[in-house]
Formats: sequence, structure tokens, C-alpha cells
Amino acid sequence: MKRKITLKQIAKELDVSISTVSKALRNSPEISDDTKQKVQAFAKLYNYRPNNIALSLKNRKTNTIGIIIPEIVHHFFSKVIRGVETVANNRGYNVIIGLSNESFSKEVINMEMLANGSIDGFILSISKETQQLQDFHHFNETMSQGMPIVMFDRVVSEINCDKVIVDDLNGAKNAVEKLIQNGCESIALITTKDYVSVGKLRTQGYLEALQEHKMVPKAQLILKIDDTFDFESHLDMLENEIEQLFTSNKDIDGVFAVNELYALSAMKVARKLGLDIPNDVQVIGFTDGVLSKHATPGLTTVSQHAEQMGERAADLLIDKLEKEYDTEEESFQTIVIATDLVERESTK
Amino acid sequence: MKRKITLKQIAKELDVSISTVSKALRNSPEISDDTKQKVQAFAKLYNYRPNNIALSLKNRKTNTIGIIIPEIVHHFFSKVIRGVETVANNRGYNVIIGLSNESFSKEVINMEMLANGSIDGFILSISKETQQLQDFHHFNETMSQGMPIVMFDRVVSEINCDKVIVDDLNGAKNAVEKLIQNGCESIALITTKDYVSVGKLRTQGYLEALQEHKMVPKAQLILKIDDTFDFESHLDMLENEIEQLFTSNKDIDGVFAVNELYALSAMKVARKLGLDIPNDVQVIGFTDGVLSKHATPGLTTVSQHAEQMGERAADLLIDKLEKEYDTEEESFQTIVIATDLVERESTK
DNA sequence: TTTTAACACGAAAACGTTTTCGTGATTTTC
DNA sequence: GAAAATCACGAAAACGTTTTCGTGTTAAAA
Repeated sequence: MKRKITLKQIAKELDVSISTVSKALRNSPEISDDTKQKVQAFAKLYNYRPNNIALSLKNRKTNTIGIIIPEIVHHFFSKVIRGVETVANNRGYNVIIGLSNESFSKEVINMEMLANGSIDGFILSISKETQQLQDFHHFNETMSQGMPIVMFDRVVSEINCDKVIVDDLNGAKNAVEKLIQNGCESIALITTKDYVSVGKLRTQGYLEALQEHKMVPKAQLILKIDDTFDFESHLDMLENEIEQLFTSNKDIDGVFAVNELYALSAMKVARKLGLDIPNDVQVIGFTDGVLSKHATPGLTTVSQHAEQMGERAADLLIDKLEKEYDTEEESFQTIVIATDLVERESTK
Repeated sequence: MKRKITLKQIAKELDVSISTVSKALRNSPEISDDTKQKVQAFAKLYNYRPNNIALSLKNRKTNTIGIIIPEIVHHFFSKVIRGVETVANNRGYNVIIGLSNESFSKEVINMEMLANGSIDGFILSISKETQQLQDFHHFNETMSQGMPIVMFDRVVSEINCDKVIVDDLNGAKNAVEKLIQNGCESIALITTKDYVSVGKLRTQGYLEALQEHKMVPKAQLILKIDDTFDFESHLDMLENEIEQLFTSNKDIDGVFAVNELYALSAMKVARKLGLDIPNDVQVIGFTDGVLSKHATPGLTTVSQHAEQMGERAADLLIDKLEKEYDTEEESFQTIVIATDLVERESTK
């Protein structure tokens, strides 16, 4: 169990100074060819690699970016990570992850841990609890220490930083318009409580689509789910709520749901009530995840291009990290990723 | 944009030495109460936190563990990461991820990058390509440098290290026995080519179950899929193969598939051929992912307890990292995680 | 009053790099 | 043959910590 070899050891072994070894390995013209060859051969033999930590300390740059997300067992977030990872690795960066588990305090603690030198910048999506509490001091503190932040998907207007967001409003609007064009006249919306920014925007898209087609939104067609519950383990509660929606509104012929799970549950409930999809009810969801694709019937859904979001976020962050100090005035941009409607069998 | 404050700056500001500041903050008895209070108050005011990189360099310990997995957009691996993350954070470690994308060279490069000081040890699952190539030198090299490795799920017997594996054989066996008990007499197997270690073991479990019940395995009932294709984007090819299996074996009344996707595809094809699930054909899959739960009918499946695997792996690694040097002789253990059969509507 | 002990603090090394600057030896130039 | 230039290398600082070992000052013991 030999330790990794260091410059010092090579220097000692070859009876030269540490500086000489370092320079020889970096092919400095200061060093004679003789010495270079000797050193390089030795280094290769012992498989020398510079110690990253020492480099980070010296350069005050870790070449690592930190991702903070609310949850990793989630198709959307995994895809974003993958996008970040691709770009980061191509540009010579590592990725370190922290999970907030939708908790404010875990988000804060995780950020504090990573901010103490471990990383050069953050890519993050805000936890639900943070969105509720509206406490954003940790973001401001991090940024005031010169550590850039890029937010994605769940962003917050109070913080001035680079952002990558989905065009939730238009994504939802297009989906609902599709239902209208397909002949739906009584379109239900299954969404979340308003503090979830994306839920709010998608709700707004639903309303705008109706208005533009002179349709009057009815309150009893809008179901706002309290998603602080973990519905993965309480599916029945979710389904009960949806069943109530259907039974008290027999005329529903279209459903727009703000995520996959709600959409799938709606399909399940509809089938249970003897309704055929898509002939009696057409359904569109949000997020083109694995559930939509493999559902039966396949779920028509709004694709967010999660991987692309990760890529853009990573590029944004690394650009900022590597930008020279020439322009001192900070400028932040918000990238809006357009959505696509992926049509499957749950619509006509 | 002020930089993070350092000991040196505090020392200068308070006109004491760096050593004094350091000791004061760690409550050393060497320092007078007066000075301690002064220093601690100042540090708190400026929100001082020790620089992790400097600590890592000094202690030759990063308190970070590296995970290398083939793919992150995958329910099983995400769950493992979550398990690792939970334990790691509780025990004061960070988690850094690398994706091999099922590629040998990316696995090697990723490991080399992280091994140069960034992390204290690895938790990994081997890429398919590595399994095919049977080239494991990078694992040996890493370990010979004193960096411990814990492998999970896709392990390899040639390497001596801690391992956490699923009891694939018995998981599969139990599943097939369930089908037999439920009255199935012609049970098909949908599996992968043999170089995927877990596929091989699950196939073996299938065979053993049949043998123990005096049933003769028939070659034409076993479908070995070449999973170097990305079936997420070529679902139709997969479904064609399965359809052939059904049409040339009209008597199939049970299907055991070694993953969720194969199982779902089998259900889809069966339904298309007019077969009722579970009355005409019963289906069991492997991996209790999101697909099984939300499929219609719900898929009976073998649960691997991915999160628990991650937790055990993390504990194993950190135990090794923190073990005193007392017992010099290395000892490695293999933890076998038992599976559960989660019964849903795809079986009687 | 002298010796010893306790106290409170600082200097310096170490972790592994890179880089600036200096310097002795050789070579070139006039 | 003296001055200048080139060459090849080493010493040391710096990044931010922690920790060991001194050391000067004061208080207690003789």
C-alpha cells in the first residue's frame, strides 16, 4: 500500500530540487533536455499525477462545481445532473452533489459545507420549504463571497443571478390549446398549491389558453393538490381527490396535469370510472419522464428538455468562472428553454 | 465581492499571530479567555469558516467519497446515490459523482481524475463495457495506492474489495417459484446476454427454480436480449423480439423478466395479442422502480432495496477509512442484500 | 530574593504544488 | 582577456490550515 508519489519524492530520488522536477514535467525551457528526460521517465514509471488538492489550494480554484437539488430519485433532476456532468467533464470540471430533500435547513447546511473552498460555484434548484419560507439569505451570502450561482427550474425572482428556466407558462398554454383544438370543452386542471413557482406558472398557462379561446375557467374544474405529502407512498389519497373531481364534474372531457404522476393518476381514475382514453377524456401531463413514455396508453406530455437545461446551466456557470475580470459590472442572464409537446395515445 | 476571510486576516486585524487565532477558535486552554472571546466574536462577525481545501491538504483527508456509476438517469442508481448521500452526510462526508456512461474509458478517466487527491475512497458499479472487456487494472491500481473501493450491484470476482450485492439468484428463484405456485406451467424468461453479471445470476435463479420443481427448461422459452442497444429509444425492436417469443410459444402462461422495461414490454405485447394479465399470462419483473408501481396493471416485481445498498456501501467505505491502522491485514466483506417480492396485479 | 512553575502567546514546519527570482557556471562578444 | 550574455538549476514564497516547540512574562514556591 504505497502512497501516491509526490514531487518531493521524485526530487529526492533523482537528487535534484523540487522546482526542477516541477519544471521538467511541465517542459519548461529552463531545464536541460537531459534532466527533462530523466525526470519524465521516472515520473511516468511511477505514474506521477499532481495532487488536485494542492493545486486547488495554490490556484484558489477547485475546478469542481456543486449541484444542490431537492431530490435525486426523480427523473427530471437526474437528467439535469447528467447534462451538467457532460458539459462539466468536457470543460475539465468535476461535479459534487448535495441533496436538500426539499428541506430548508439541509439546503443551507449543504451549501455552507461546499462553499468553504470545496467548489467554485453552484448550480441549484430551490427546495419547496425554502420557497415557502421565502428565506433566501444563504444565496445572497454565497454570492457576496464571490461564489457564482446558477439557478434552474425552481428559481426565485428576489435573487439576482444567472437562471435557466423552462417556459412553463407557454408549455402549459400550448398543452391546453391542444386539448381545445382536439375538441375538449370542459378541461380540468390538476395542479399544486401556488407557492410552487412552476405550479403557479403552469396554472397561469392553463388560464390564458382558456381565455384566449373565450372559454370561462370554472373553479370546480381546478384541483390544487397539497404536495407536501409524499404521494409516492400515499397514492390512494391522490387518487381519491381526483376521483372526487371526476364524479362531481361528469362533463370533463380533457385533463391537464402539471406533472406525470397527477396525469397518470387521472388516467387510472378515469379508466376506473369506465371512461375511455382518449375517446371520452384526453389527458396531457408535464415532464417527459419515463412514466409518460411507458404508460398505457402513452401519455401526451410537455417535454422540458431537462438534460439541455443542465448543459446550459453548466455552460453559464463555467463561463462566469472563467471570464476574465475585464468587465467588472456583473451581468446576469436568464435562459428560457422552450418546451415541446410530445404526442402519444392519451390525446386524439 | 469580498473573498472569504482567513485566519491570517483575522490575525492581522486583531494584532495577534495566526497560531493564536487558530487555537482560540478551537478553544485551546493555551489561550486566555480574553483573547478567545475577542477572536471568537470577530470570527463570528465575519462568518469565518475554515477552508476545506487547506484542511484536506494538511490532513491528507478530503472527507469526500467518490461514486462512479454507469448512468444516473436510472431509478436504481439514483436510489443508491441517495442512500450513500444520507449516510455520508450524517458521517461528515461529501459525495462527488462520476458517470461512466457504460464506457470503459470514461470509467478509467473518471477514476484517475478523482483519485488524485479529490476523494478518500470509491463506491462504484462497473460499466457494461468494462464487464465485457474484463480489464480491471484501474481498480487494482487505485487500491494499491491505498484508496479503498466498495463495489455494488455489478461486481467482479477478480477484484478483492468490499462489495454490496443483491441476492440476484434467490430473488429470481423466488419470483419464478411464485409463478409456479400460481399455476404457471410454461414460463418464459426475458434476460440479457450473459456477460452482464446480474443477468447471468437471474437466469440461473430461473433455471434452479424450474429444476427444483421438476420442470424442464426449454431453450425456446428463453429470450436473451442484446442490451448494448439503447432500448429507451428503440422500444419497437424490443417489442418485436418479445412478440416473436409469444407467437412461437402459444402456451406461455408466465413471464419472468430481469428488469422493469422487459417486463413492461412483455405486458404490452401480451395485451396486444389479446392476452389478459394476470388471467392468461402472469408477469414478474426485477427492480422495484417507478415503472412497476405505476404500470397498469401494477407489476409484481423483485425489490432490490437500492437505497439500503447505498447506505451499506457508504458505511462499509467510511468504516474502512476511519479504521485505525491496528489490524494491518486487509479483510474484505461482501454484504448480500436480500430481495423482496412486491406483489401487485400482474400476478394472481 | 532566587528558583520554579504556570501562563499566554509566537515562530515555524508541514501538507504538495507553481512560480518568481537569484546565482554560479559556462559560453559568447568585443 | 574582460565584460556580457546565456544556461541550468535551486531557494523560497505562497495558498490556509494545525500543531509542536520555544520563549518571555508573571505568579507561586523555597
